[in-house]
Amino acid sequence: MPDSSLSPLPEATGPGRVANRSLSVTDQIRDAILDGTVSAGERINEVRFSKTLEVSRTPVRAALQALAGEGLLDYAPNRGFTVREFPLSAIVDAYEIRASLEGVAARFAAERGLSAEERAIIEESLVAGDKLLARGEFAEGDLTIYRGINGDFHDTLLGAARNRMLAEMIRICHHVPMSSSRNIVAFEHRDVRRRHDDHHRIYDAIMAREPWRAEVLMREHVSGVKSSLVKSLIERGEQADIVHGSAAG
Amino acid sequence: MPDSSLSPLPEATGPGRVANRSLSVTDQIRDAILDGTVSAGERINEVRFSKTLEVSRTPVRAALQALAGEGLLDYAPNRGFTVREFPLSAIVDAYEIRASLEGVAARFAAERGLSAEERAIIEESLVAGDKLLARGEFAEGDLTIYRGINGDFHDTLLGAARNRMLAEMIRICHHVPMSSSRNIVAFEHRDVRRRHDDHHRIYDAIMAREPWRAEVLMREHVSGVKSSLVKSLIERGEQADIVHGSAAG
DNA sequence: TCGGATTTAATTGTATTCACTTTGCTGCGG
DNA sequence: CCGCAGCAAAGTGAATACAATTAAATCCGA
Repeated sequence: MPDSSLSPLPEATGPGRVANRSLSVTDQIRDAILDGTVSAGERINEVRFSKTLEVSRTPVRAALQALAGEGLLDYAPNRGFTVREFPLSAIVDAYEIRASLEGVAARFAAERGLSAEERAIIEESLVAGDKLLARGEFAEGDLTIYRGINGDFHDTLLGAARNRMLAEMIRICHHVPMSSSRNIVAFEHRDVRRRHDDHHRIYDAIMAREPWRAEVLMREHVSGVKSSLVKSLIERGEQADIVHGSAAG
Repeated sequence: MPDSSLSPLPEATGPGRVANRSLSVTDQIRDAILDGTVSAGERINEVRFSKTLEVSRTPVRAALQALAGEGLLDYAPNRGFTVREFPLSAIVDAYEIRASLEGVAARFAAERGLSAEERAIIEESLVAGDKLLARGEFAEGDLTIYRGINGDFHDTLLGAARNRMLAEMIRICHHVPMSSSRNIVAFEHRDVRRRHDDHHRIYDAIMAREPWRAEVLMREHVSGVKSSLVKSLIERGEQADIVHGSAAG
């Protein structure tokens, strides 16, 4: 099967122009993995990809190595790269790890303090969320909007932690297939309301300069997302017995 | 200056034979970074490395990309790779992150349980540590031995967590320059005694299947190493004011 | 017909070459 | 003396060619 939906470069990509082919190819292959165009466990053929993307093997190999560094691919010498499989247990674990890491990030942010810009962005995200949730139910597309609001909140806080390693690790957690924020789609208004309230409390703790409280709250917050996911998966009847530990948190 | 102490391959490396040049080169460059042969902030010249290591640029580039994935190098398009700098604050933060991650690992281990082998290795590490510490003071080389014991304990527990992403992230924390276990060298007998007692308690919590207790204990344990490091750095008069937050933990 | 060794194709690893970008220098003009 | 334009050198990015390894298929021999 000749990888469908994997098109060549759309030429010089807009104003934020593309730096080089390797990076562009990296993004394309990553997307292909995350949206399932190439399936898990599959072995990646370098020449096939280079033909599909209309580049040589060199940038393809660079991209594959980068993606292996991100944990999306496995590498075996002389046998190339394979798409890593993420069983449900690994996905749930990724939430747990992210909860812990974002907790640390919240603590750091509370210790280090926020810039004026950061405060502005977060406060705007809180207001926007309140407004969106005020009606008591979602209209079409509201969840997509909230996803942006949610992203602003978390990204800004992460930036305020002022630690790159932490940011990169959390980013990796986000890139675990299924674990990304797009899954919020499945959630109820009540769940989102509750999580947005979490945001308020976390921000309060940070502004009050209470690092450990901020950490605990953030941790519980992210862990709550995990619980919601597990719950919704169970309700959908998927095999959830793979999940270790106490799913209820 | 033509990179000293960076020698070409010593040919087919023993029984665990080298898979390919890229991996070998990766190890060599990583070592060169960690032991300071190439200094922090320095920009890496691909052709120079390829000449020194007597390989083409191709495996060198592969190695550099891999090391960038590990967070040891920075990459900028069309400007190549530079050795990433780790200010003291980043090193201290790395301990904090590791404390959090290893805490999660301990919790997972307590939830999932240990195999017979794992129990054996850990119990042996505990006994060996007790024996080594019984005399009340260290002989020459004892600290090196204890470093091995310490490694066995942590590595085995990490394996018992049965999560690869977690393992990789903790490994990255260990590879932060200065943050590696080799720095234990500076510590007193009393500190090591205390930390070995931590190991006992952590193992107890895990065997008692008390996940959260295991997590808290492990976290405090690793955090204690950080505190010792910070303390010893302050005593040595190094500029420790870079450190954010409460160093005492 | 099955097992195994050998050969052949496919795929990855490495080297080399060429193209493009960046950077530093040189010289001209102000 | 300073600044800027253009040019030259160095370095990275990508493509192609070649080598080595692995996987598959074929061809025996029992």
